Amino acid sequence: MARILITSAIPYINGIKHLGNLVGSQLPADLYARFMRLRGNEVMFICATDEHGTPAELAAAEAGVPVAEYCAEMHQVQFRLGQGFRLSFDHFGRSSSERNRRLTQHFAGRLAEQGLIREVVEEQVYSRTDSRFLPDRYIEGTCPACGYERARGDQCENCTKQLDPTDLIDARSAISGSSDLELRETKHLYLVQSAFRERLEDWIESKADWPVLTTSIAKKWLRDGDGLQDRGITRDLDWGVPVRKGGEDWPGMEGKVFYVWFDAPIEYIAATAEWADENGKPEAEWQRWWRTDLGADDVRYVQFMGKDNVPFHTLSFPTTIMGSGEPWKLVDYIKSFNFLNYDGGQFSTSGKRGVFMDQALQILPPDYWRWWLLSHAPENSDSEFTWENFSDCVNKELADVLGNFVNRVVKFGVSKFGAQVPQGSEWTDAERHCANAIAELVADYCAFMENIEVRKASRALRSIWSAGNEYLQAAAPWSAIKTDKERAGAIVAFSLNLINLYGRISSPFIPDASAEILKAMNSPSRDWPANGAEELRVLAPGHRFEPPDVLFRKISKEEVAEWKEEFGGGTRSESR
RNA sequence: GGGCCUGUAGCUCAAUGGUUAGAGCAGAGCGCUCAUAACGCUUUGGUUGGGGGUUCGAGUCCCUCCGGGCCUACCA
Repeated sequence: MARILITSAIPYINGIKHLGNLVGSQLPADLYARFMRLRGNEVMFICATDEHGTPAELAAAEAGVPVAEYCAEMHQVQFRLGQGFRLSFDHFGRSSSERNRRLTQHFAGRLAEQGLIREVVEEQVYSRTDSRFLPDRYIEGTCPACGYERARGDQCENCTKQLDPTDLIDARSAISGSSDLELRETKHLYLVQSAFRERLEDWIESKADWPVLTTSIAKKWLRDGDGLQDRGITRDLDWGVPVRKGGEDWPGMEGKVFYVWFDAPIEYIAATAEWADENGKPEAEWQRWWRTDLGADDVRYVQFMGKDNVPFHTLSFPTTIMGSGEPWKLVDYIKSFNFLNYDGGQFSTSGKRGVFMDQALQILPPDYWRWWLLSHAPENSDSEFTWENFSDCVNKELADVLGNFVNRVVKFGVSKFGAQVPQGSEWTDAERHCANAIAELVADYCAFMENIEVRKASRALRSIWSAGNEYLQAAAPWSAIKTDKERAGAIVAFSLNLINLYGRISSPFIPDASAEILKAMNSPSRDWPANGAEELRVLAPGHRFEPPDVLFRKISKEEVAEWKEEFGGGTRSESR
């Protein structure tokens, strides 16, 4: 039994996430966590909300509530939606927790002791009207290059030219519109990542089995221009982890907080500590996942994230870990994803374009979404959601191939033999052939899941479901029943066992349907079927079951048309 | 501008440089009647974005052009 630590990139607090966000980290992480548990491994699956930063403050202001209150509410909303999608986190924490506050300050203190923090005095734009420093992209003005009037302080969206806020003509605050801006001096802490350039590069180079997407982004940052740059890890904000050097004040940094990207990954660790606190467990229980000197040396740590998160997880966070000089667990494998697009454009939070987690659950149960999203996970390139494709796949694969198989077997069996596994004659070549085919496919499925090849795993699983229909069609119990009731009984018994097997192996993708199947079958085991062909005899003659309802309903053409209209959104403007 | 990814059947996607480029869906034909008009079998679809090169052999490697996407360090 292995020990697997799994973290999903933590979703930002600022609103409900869309399906693209979901499939980029939380959902595949859940798939992997469920599979690893099913295989009998000890799993710690951690996620949280990422609560600090300017957008959180602005969203709270817009909602007219204090930011702490806003975050507490949104955390609950995201927590419930996660439950709605059956995300099986061991703990869903908050980056604003006391645990994270202390741990973030601890890491900063350690890094300072190791000489890996330097102080930099720089000039930043301050808005007197808003009484706050403005991040570059919260400053708007006219682009000096192309004349576009709504260029941002970091880049002009129209001509893509990179800008400095001072380049803008008629610069103004994107928050209030005020042009009462000035440059003010402010001091910030920088993480000296440059000192780790070589060590990081050797580390990345050693990860030949990582997705190209992960390593290519990391290498780009390591080698681009003058190489890896130091990164500012503090901000002039109210909402965040106050800058402290471990337990002590940090002279000159009063009133400042750590940058969200410094404290967010630390929350992976802190959330595990929150898990221990919440469950009344001692420190050692979470430390054995994270401290290689306290038991974590045999842990395999796997991270899931969208490609936009890769630089922070391959460079900044490892620098924090390595630079602390303490034996914290470093990630072993980083699975990264491209983006999911929506019907020819991008999902857009601001443009209300696409399907969001709450809306998705309002129209269909979670298994439908999980199946489609995971079987179309953007592993090699951006992928695209269309309602036609979604309904075709759900109808064909879930309702027809799996759901209808269960239904046809159960209906036939119950009408001829009652709600129990019939007594039948011995297996014939048909059963042996099917059992062999299934065994091979299950091995494929297992290998794909081990390697986190999500789409390929979904195809293998689909093939396993399909094998049941092939068998049933060839065995034709509806013919056998006319001449040889024992033979028909054997076919039904074998088919019921197939259903039971499906229930046991499908739960990582479709946990609800799996649970329904196992409940209906009165399944004696929910474990991974490890005993080969014998697993297709575990429901013995006389074993009683309760015919399940139809597992998956079909999506109608009318619904597709309606939803397409409803979720189309007005524009194709971008935004995450 | 620079870098990375990507382009394969109508659609979604596979193919350690190695037989005749394969699956699923959609389409066509046949079969079946237990089932949610479901299932099974057979089958039509390809100048692998264009052009050039390396090689005994290229979807795969190199060059070039075209299209799509992402990143580019103060959104997270």
